Amino acid sequence: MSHEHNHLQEALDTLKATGVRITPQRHAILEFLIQSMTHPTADDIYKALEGKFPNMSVATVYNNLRVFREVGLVKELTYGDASSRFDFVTTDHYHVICEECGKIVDFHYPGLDEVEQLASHVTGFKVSHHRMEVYGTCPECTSSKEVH
Amino acid sequence: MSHEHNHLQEALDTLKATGVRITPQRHAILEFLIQSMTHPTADDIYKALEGKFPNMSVATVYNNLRVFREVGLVKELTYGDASSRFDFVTTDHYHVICEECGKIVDFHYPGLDEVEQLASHVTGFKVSHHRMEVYGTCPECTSSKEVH
DNA sequence: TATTATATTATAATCTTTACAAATAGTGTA
DNA sequence: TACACTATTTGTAAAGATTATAATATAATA
Ligand SMILES: [Mn+2]
Ligand SMILES: [Mn+2]
Ligand SMILES: [Zn+2]
Ligand SMILES: [Zn+2]
Repeated sequence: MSHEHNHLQEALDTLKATGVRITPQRHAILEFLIQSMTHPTADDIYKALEGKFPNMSVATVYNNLRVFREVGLVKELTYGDASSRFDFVTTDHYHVICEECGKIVDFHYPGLDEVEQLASHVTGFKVSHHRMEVYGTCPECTSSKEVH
Repeated sequence: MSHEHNHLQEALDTLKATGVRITPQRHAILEFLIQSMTHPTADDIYKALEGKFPNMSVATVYNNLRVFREVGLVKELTYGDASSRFDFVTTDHYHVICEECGKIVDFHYPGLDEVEQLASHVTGFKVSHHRMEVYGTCPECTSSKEVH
């Protein structure tokens, strides 16, 4: 039994336990998110599934991504002007983003409890979480810019 | 001579040095940004100045905020779906954001060189910078939720 | 299989931001 | 100060992402 299959089954169980109906569209969106390594946009997902679901509405993709986010199955990654990207939740991790090609790569780091504590101490906020991203140039874009 | 006046004069010098013309609209937008503690949106600025400039176009606000960003006078803070917020650049700092009322508060922290280095090491990226925000509930919102 | 609430679809609307072209106004120079 | 040159402003339209709405279809349960 593959990891992907496990993730999908657990996700479907979560939906069932939360009283969220399992539709073919939801099944397909989840399946696509789990196997995807690219942190796709809603439109990426819509386009990827239009072969299998020629009549699916783009609103269905947005609606279901919101449902998945609300039950904790996916995380929404928001950046300024461009569209949101979606990440199936497995383990906690941060992202490194290429400023040339837009690629988003996972990377793991122990967490930043110290920063949260200091922020709480100096501002009086009750801290719930933080976000952090590292920006730069990916190896592919770096080598394609070198002289040949 | 006040800090605000200093900041404004330096900003105007920067514009002059870069060949950017100083217009009444630009002067007013800068002045507003410097005295503002609230990290306003483009529309906040537009509304705040419509008394003084009844004919100013909202496009002028956006255009000038982009100019200011390009010459390094302001930073654009981008969050998911809502509109960008703008911060007059003084010293480097991070932000704590209240999830109840949306307030954005400055806070200083030494920086996260270690995280950047690890990210670079494990992903092969050439790292240029990072962003980080802490989320939580501000003291005002916390106390207004308590029983009386 | 019948029932019923939930989900999907198609489309319109909303919201932020940008594009465009014509009118206006800063800035350096005479 | 007046001129000329070009950047800037203005008004409006357009773009792009996301949400709202209402009619239709369907998943879940008995
Ligand atoms: Mn990820
Ligand atoms: Mn700030
Ligand atoms: Zn790249
Ligand atoms: Zn608050």
